[in-house]
Amino acid sequence: MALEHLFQGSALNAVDVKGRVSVPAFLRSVIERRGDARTIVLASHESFPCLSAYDPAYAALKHAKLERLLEKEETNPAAQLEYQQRNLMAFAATEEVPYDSSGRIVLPPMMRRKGSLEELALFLGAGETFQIWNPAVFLKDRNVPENLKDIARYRLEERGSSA
Amino acid sequence: MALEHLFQGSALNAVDVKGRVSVPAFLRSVIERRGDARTIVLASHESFPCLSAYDPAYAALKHAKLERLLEKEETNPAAQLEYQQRNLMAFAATEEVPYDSSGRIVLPPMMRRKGSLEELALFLGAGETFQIWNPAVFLKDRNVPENLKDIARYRLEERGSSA
DNA sequence: TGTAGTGGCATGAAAACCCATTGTATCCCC
DNA sequence: GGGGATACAATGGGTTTTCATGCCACTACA
Repeated sequence: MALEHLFQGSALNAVDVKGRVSVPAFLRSVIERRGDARTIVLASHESFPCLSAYDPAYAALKHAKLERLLEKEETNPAAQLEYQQRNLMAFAATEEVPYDSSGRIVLPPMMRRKGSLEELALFLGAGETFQIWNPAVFLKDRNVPENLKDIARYRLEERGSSA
Repeated sequence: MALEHLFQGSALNAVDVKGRVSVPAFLRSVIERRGDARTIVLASHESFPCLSAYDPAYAALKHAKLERLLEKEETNPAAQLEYQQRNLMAFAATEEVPYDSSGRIVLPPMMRRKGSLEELALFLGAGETFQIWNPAVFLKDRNVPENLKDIARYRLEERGSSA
């Protein structure tokens, strides 16, 4: 693995009535340095009630990794089944969306629901991927450490809102 | 780990009205010898009320180390959660900022607040990373040894201020 | 013909960039 | 050893570019 360009930093952007959001420029620049795509892949996160997002090149990498794991356990039926499940998760349960010239994506309704996204979207860099949260959900979540919540509080305050 | 080039030395620089600070040249030279980036990563320090700073290559190293730990414990859900939290701390709670041709960065407002930075910034080499302090906070902190405070006193005196 | 989804354009704010000045340390020549 | 001259570091200010986002126009399908 070990990608050269990593997602980091945070931002809070508005979701408009049509479900469009600007993907922060500093995240887009990582996507474009990793490959030459202008699309992002959305998935619901494995551990948190939010969306996980990454570039198509990373999706391919993830797939290759899964395949290698499978080959090692070729004779084990349980591993076969698990592979099939994970493979479906990685591809069927994701959506690839392009962003336009001004860096905006349209959140697909299913993803918008999965991430409980309303009118604000909190973007968090997470190294190989990044996350998209509803800031209110983020603040309530028991598994999110307090000093991380400070980020959300700061971003909300900066925006003049206190929701 | 074991990086070849280490951050050392100290300096006291001004923060201007726009929140800009010159990163001391001797620290920049370490960054550029470690990789070819002209950016630094800022984070709030784990133990001290100051900022921790390092180069992107070091961030990548830190990430790789975390990943290796995770792979050993892939089946353990508690370990998964802890990994997710640490990963977010390492990437969402940090900001990468470029420095311009004259070696200046702009302190992002969130970091400026986290580090309680006002109009003076004390840079301290710390080996693999370096720290950025508000000198007044540094002098007041009970966990900072007296002979270290002498550095800050000297730098302040050198500058003609006594704040 | 109304409505919903998409793409492009315009705006205001903020960030990145560039140039100029000051101060300091270093070097060289006298 | 003294006195410039030079190079580099730090800082101040102004200008251009980019970003996020609201707005409008177009297409498609009902």
